[in-house]
Amino acid sequence: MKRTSLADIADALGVSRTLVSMVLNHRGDKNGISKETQARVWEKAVELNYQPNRMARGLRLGKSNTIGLIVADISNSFYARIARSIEDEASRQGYQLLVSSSDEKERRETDLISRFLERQVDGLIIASTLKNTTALAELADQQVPFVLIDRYFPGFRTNYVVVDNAAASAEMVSHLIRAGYRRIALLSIAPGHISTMRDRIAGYRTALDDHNIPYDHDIVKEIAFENLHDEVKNTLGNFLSSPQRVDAVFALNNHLMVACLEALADYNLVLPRELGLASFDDENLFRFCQPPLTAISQPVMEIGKKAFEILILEINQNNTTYNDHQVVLGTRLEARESSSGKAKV
Amino acid sequence: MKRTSLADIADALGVSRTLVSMVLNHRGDKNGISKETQARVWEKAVELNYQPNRMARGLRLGKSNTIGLIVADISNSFYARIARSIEDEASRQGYQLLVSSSDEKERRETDLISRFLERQVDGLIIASTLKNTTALAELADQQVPFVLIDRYFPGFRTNYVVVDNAAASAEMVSHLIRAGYRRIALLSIAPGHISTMRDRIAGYRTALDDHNIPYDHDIVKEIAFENLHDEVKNTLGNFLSSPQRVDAVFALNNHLMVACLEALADYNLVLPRELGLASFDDENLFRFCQPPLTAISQPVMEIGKKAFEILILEINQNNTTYNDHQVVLGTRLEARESSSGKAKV
DNA sequence: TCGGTTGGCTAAATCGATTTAGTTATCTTG
DNA sequence: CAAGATAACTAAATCGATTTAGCCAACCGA
Repeated sequence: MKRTSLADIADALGVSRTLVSMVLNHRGDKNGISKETQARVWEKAVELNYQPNRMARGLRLGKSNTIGLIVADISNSFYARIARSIEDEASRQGYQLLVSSSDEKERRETDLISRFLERQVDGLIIASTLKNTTALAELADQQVPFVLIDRYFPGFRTNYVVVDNAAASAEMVSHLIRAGYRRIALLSIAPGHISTMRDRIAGYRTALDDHNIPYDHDIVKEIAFENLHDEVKNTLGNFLSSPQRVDAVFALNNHLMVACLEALADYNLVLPRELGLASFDDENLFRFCQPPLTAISQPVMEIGKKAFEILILEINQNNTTYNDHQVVLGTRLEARESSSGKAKV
Repeated sequence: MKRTSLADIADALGVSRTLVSMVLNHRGDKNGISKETQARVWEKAVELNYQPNRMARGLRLGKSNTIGLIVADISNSFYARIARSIEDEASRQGYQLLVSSSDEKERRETDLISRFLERQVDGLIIASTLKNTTALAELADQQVPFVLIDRYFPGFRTNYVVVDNAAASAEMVSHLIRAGYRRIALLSIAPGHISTMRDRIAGYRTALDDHNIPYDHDIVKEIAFENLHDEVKNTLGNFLSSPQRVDAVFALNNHLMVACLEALADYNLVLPRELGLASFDDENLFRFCQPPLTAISQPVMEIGKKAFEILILEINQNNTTYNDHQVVLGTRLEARESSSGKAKV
């Protein structure tokens, strides 16, 4: 059953498609269509259950009212929450969200960008896993509005909304050191060029330096996204069995933290006395874990909201001057028992 | 900077758009285009960085290669994981996913359906919050393929992929009863007509009956989605302060469980001895909570995968005979300490 | 040498909405 | 009453890809 088109309404009423289009776009008055005719059009539109075809509209207008979101993994609650906040803003303004996961694969991300462009998205929000910025530079060349979130490229001028990862990480590591931990292992996500990870590692080094603790490369490990659980398990095993046992682990994202908990289930360690634990990215349930888990809480909703705001600005001003919007948000350290120190519990 | 179109390639080569279209769709041989010309077309397409305009293509073909997903809240990890599994399948087949949250509001859901239809989605996957099936019947009338997930409508023949909520719930409640709990409170999500909630409540009653425990309506509460946390807090407060104190709480979804944990933080109860806890929907972190939380684990990935499989079947067979695919998946009871009974811990 | 086939290619219509550049009839005004 | 203004409306082009119907030249067999 073919859906009703403008032409159907026009034919039924014996008027032109032009007229129908004008009326339904609320430009009847402006174009001097009589009130009576306007009423007839509306009536018929309802009667025939007219639903405009947005592909046709989009084709003509060169606008899809769609934006694309690319994240590492939409099932990660960090990204899911961001997606939600973007959706809320977008929906308010008549935009819809195409969502995709890159799985931290560069190839997949560039593919997704292409697919989105073919679909004529009006803009992109990307938590990019790319190493170099060629694909993004192309976007800028093609005048496609986009905003990076979570991760950015220090040398490359784009819009972005990120948090101060280095500061947050340094704060956390200082916190751990003050609690008495000295050998603090770091687990990060591969690929290692992702700015968040680099900045968090940098913050870690800053904090160590501040406290005159030597940096030991052996306890800073990059975990592949693909089989995170096994790798964390092995890595943690090594950390704990080595003669110079680590006394704290700082997991650089929520998934790594969960993997740590899983791995630790095999050991009989008394937390936080025998091992301190901390995570980047807070989760609701961290508070209720045994022990409650210390984490850095990111302003997730604000990231999404802000990113969309910037994007819509770019979209609406047609001759884009990029590079204007670079937002760095703060974080909050949620100190809980898992990092409360090596003394008595 | 206008993007390259078919016509640009055709003009540059002095051939027709028809030819270019045929070649780029790999139908050059079939249409007897010389190998040489084909090569020239491909070359030029690469040179001009041609990206097909899918709105134009979609308009002509009446197909968008897009599917719409409507869930209650994409930031809920249950739905986020489903979304991910749908995305994986969809992406493999060249489809992209439009994602939206209904917030359990009927009005919002019907609006979203309309918006999706205007965008010419090829199909819909819906975790519906609707009370009556008129909107869905309209979809069927309009021959729009769709699959319900999580929730379905008993009297209404549609495709769906759900779990056996009644059985799972009964199993859980029996488990609680066997552990020694007698006054088991139930927290469900409003609106109360959602099939999952009804079925879970039904399963609860079945289990009570089986064990000759009277049903007490006062300890079965429906919580509004909007201010879940406050309502759970108040409700739990009443449950715990009443003379006939409840001795276990079964939260009918993951968010309710988290809200329970938050509310319980104010009390000094020894779990699971003084209060048993259980949840529908398992979360990774439930295992690591204090105490580890008993939950029903749903085959989330399978739900999404199966739903998309069915949808794509419907999409590909053009004269749809609906009602063929109704899948009920099993669940797994993850018994953990939070429900281990009133005896010693 | 004619009718038919094949190979290689194209003009124009189409999808549905928007927009440009009008048209026609009526009315106003000097 | 002619010139211009106004009100109410429309034909056709357009966005970009696909598809239908068909063109033209070369070649083949009888």
